[in-house]
Amino acid sequence: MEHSASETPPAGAEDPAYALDAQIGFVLRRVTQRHLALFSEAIPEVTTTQFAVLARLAEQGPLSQNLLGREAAMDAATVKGVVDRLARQGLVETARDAADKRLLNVALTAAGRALFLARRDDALAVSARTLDPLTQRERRQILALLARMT
Amino acid sequence: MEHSASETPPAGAEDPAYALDAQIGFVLRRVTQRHLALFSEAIPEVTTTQFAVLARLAEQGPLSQNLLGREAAMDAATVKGVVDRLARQGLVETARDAADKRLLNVALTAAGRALFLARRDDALAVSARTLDPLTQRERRQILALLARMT
DNA sequence: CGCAGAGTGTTTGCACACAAACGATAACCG
DNA sequence: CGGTTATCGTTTGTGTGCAAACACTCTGCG
Repeated sequence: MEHSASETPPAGAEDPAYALDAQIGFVLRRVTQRHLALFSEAIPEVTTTQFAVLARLAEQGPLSQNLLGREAAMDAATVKGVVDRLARQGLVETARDAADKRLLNVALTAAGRALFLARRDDALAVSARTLDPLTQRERRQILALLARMT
Repeated sequence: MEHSASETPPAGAEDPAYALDAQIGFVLRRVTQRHLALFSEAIPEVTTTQFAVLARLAEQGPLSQNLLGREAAMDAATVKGVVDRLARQGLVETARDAADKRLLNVALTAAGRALFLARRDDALAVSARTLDPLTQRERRQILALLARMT
């Protein structure tokens, strides 16, 4: 009972046959919006991207800016901006590498490490709240499915 | 058996206990990055957000800029920028509402409608390619799960 | 009627995100 | 050794995204 003329778009409209709300990109954008809102409410000091950089540095120790970008899934121009803003807040510091003068090493400061450790559990709670509408089983499912889509 | 020293982070590093790659926000960002890349490769004329606006206007007919923003999940400032850029390309046109002078009505132009119809199938193909790593069943699953997370 | 409050659009400021072009440095290779 | 190529960081330009402040218009209520 669906074949074609089933939707009857409201006056002046066209085209069914493209369900925006069912497109993966649109849904991803909306879920991301909700997640960013939850994060900035819980952790106002830094953004999600900035926290990702802090996490990578805490996990792996000092990294060159370029490598840090790859580890945190940001291109060179983006990671530069993120590092600049974190440095302005005194959370990371940068220094030219002695051996390879192209490299700019980025490291956590004491304040950066302290903020990360103080906020780590809150960040985990934000992840949990983002997944709140789902059951435990569904949470594992969606993380596994998304991980395969990269 | 987990208590503390289990991960042995590489030299100079700290803190296990926060797996960035398993955080929903980080994974969402990476999946979104891949989707945006696929989209801009397939449809260079407009961005995903711009296409979403075209789709909503095609679906629902002319809308006030503010309502259009709500329908396309963009706040007032964002949708203004998107509409401005689409208008500059001649894909939409705007006009003050006669009855309510607060409203700025936004409508597809002939060129905008033509572009949308010409690219609709390509946009659907991009959605499919984004979901490529998943089986048909998994595609339905992830769309359903994401839809519940808004 | 008249005014308070709500809705709409605009602007500014900040923060990603990517493409492209550039200069400096390092690595490779004949 | 010396030149080509690759890597790294920087800058610029464009396009989302959101918050906050503002002006204008409309609605509702006394």
